[in-house]
Amino acid sequence: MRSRSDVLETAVLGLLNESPLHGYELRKRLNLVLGSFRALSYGTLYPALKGLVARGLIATAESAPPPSARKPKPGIPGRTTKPNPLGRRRVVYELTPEGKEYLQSVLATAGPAAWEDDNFDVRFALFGQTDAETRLRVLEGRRTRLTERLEAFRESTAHPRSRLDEYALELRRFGLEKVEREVHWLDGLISTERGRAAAQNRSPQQEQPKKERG
Amino acid sequence: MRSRSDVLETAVLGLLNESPLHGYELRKRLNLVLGSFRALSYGTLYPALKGLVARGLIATAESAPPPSARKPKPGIPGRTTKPNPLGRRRVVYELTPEGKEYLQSVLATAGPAAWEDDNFDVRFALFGQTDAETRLRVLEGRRTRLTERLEAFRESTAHPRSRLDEYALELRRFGLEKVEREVHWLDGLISTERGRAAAQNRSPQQEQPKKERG
DNA sequence: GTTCGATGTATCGAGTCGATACATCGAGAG
DNA sequence: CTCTCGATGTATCGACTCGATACATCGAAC
Repeated sequence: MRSRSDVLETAVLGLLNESPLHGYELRKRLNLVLGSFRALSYGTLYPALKGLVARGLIATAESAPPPSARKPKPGIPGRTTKPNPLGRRRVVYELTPEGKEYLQSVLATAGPAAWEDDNFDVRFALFGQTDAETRLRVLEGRRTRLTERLEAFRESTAHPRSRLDEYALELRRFGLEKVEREVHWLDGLISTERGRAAAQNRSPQQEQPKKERG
Repeated sequence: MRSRSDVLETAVLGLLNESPLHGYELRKRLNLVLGSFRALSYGTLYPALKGLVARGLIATAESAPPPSARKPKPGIPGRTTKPNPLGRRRVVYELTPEGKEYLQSVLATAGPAAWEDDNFDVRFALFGQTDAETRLRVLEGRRTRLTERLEAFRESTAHPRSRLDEYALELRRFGLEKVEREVHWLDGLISTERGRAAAQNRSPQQEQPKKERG
């Protein structure tokens, strides 16, 4: 029943589904793609990888020396051939068939676990591996969640239990604006997705990704 | 050397400086004012309060029955006067002189500890207790920090080490937009603060808080 | 009258972070 | 040529935080 850890698992699985990776590279991509500048630490990543291995969703494929290595380094007899027996140590992870299956089942579900704050970013980043209907339902779920929040927010502002000073109020206002902005962003995405679905229904052939105006 | 905990300490001290509070109420206000809808848990709050007490920055002033109690409840002899010996148990915290002094010293510093992500919100919410010059320097520091981030961000987009798919890119774009939006927000605040400072220099009398346009 | 929800204090297990340790490699400085 | 430095790479530790939960009292509804 790990709730937050689920997000990380999904993210790892999603990245490994694109290509096998080792921990260091995995962390870099995780930080690049998700939580735009959040720093995921190894103290989080490695235990998560262990867990996934233990559950049989990913497997390790030891070593393979670094890509830019492999220089023949001609016959110096000293310590050239064996400075270490395995090149630079590397542990490459890849999805097992069970992992692929599990990932597909996760990506096919559209529920609260898909549109809560942290989860949403990960799920959205993996939309490329998600089918159109699920994409739409996740986007709509997220939108509903945010408007509920907006509602509660405005209500608590209407009935202030404790007066806030000028700056605290401004901070609150800016926070509200951020959420409104995300709702607007979602509106654009939803209408784009609907457009795609409609186009695909009319003529079920490959659609080139439509660009929405910024 | 607690780094994140410092934020919470400052927030607690700042709130208690306005009025003594008990834990439950403290948590509600913390969640209302700071991290717009973040949920600070008791598992965080109570240890922090303990620590502050241990360091002599706040003190407990036990009990005082709930505000809406105190109804005389005329002469029923039974259990009226003493249903429980201490009303509903409450632990009220208030700043000690040392705490006030410490808070002032914290609020007077404008350094990275003031404008990093989490810290900034707290410091901004306490701007009402911060002098004008420090306010300005914190805002400017925050702005510099964000533009640096923007820079690194754009650079990593210009030299993509790994190609991102359509959705991951859109997520990144939206993240970038959020940061740009905050920079713009800061620009407005900075110019407002400068205006106040200038007005105060010209005629050093009380200025009514100028309203910037939404 | 008793059940329910708000108020209130407090702790626990699981998960996360930031720092750090350790090791290899490439490249630049002296 | 050697030496150091920074990037790459795996891994763990302690301190901290969260979400859930336990426990208790009060007001009000039924």
